[in-house]
Amino acid sequence: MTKPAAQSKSERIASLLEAEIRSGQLQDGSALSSENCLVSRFAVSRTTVRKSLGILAEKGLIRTKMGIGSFVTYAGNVIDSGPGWSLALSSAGIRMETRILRIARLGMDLEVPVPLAGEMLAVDRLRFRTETGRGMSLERARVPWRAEFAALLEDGLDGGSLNRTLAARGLVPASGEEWANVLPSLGAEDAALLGLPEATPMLRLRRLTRDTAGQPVEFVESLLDPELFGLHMRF
Amino acid sequence: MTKPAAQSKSERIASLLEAEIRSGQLQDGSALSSENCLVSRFAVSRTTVRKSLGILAEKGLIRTKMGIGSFVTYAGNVIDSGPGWSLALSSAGIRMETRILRIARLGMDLEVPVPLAGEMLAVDRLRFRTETGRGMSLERARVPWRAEFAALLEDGLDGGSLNRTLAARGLVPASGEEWANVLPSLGAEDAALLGLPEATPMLRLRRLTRDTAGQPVEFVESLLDPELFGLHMRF
DNA sequence: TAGCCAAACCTGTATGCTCCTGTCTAGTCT
DNA sequence: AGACTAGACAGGAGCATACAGGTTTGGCTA
Repeated sequence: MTKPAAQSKSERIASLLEAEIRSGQLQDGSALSSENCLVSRFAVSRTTVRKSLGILAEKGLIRTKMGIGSFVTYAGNVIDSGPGWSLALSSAGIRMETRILRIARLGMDLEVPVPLAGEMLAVDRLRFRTETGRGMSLERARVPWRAEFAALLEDGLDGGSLNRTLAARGLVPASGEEWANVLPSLGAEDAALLGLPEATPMLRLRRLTRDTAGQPVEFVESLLDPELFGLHMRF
Repeated sequence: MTKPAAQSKSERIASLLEAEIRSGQLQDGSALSSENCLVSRFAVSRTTVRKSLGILAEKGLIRTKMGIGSFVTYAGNVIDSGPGWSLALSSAGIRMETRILRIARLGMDLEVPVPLAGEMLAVDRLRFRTETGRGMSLERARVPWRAEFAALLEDGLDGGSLNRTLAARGLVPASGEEWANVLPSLGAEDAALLGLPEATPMLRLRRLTRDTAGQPVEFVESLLDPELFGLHMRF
């Protein structure tokens, strides 16, 4: 996790800011100082500061909005923080790992609240606690199939990240929809995968993102252990 | 050095107003406050308020008439909402009634994700289906006690609406936070109130609103039948 | 009492300013 | 050549202010 000394100034500043974020000094949703403030604080040029912020943004730690500023989107126990809600762990300090269950090409197999069919690139992921090995969440992502995806079936995702893989192919979400509800009872197969009792109620989160043309980019269904996850939003 | 802001002000105000519309606090056809009133309520410039109203107008939630004002043009089957999250009934056309269980003065009795204590005005409400009498949701609202609330304990709420009661006393929300999670099992008392099996998993929604000074205005905990309710948001 | 008008609201529109991010260019240092 | 600096310029967000035009209302007048 923590790196040895970074060589370049921009990397050093990035890891310094990252430390502040991860330590909780800068909480989720709070604003970073403006680029000009950081310029004077670190006594470097704005170019360097921007490079640092770029590094943090790519890691998903911050999000920057034109004309407003940069904002923390990670607070130690916040797993995923998009526009609107953020998915938060109920208790902090949980270490976890992610396992990719499969990358495959198949027809649409999930129930979606809006019309979405055809061939899909399917990526199923399991998130589990490092200590106990107990499953925390099950995520099934579906992306409308493209010929260029063929290589992924063997080579895997770019850097293990589906988002980066999609972004590298020009698939960037511009808008989207999201549904959250309670799945009263976990099915047998999923229960086995997660290592949870079969009848456990789960928090189900479904998100459909679209590109600027309104075409579907990605559909993700997440089944989340309700004891560990909650949704949070500020307004 | 600079002011913290989670997202752009205009978007934040728009989602707050959207929440009030979708929750039914502002019913179809009713007028919004004038732009100048909103300016002072949210402590922003009129430009920002107008941008927010523009967002709502584009969504078709309001329509504004020159020289008169803005009016709600939305009458959905959505019965409660968060900002962005709209809490939608799974099936439309359900007729329901609301019963006020109690209006009382008591110490803080609910678990809140943020510090909030002291004497409270408590309003507990039950929403149930007209046909079957089966409970749909249980809402517990808590407002920091004020001397002027004393009369409410006997006279009830202004027009049966807590929000109207609060607004009449200058308590208007300017920002807030919301949490959603799964309550794995309904307690015995609440189950009896709702007429549901004791072990039913419920969708729990908690919202804390604050005024412009950041002081808590209202905390509401809603327990919702997961078969009837889900969260939905667009971004 | 009927009619009219002005004041007081309201929305629509425009301008100038500040501070922010996005982008580009040219030069310096190692 | 790569990392960094120092500018300049655009465009977005927001604030403050002013002014034009629509709507309502109440008071004044005939």
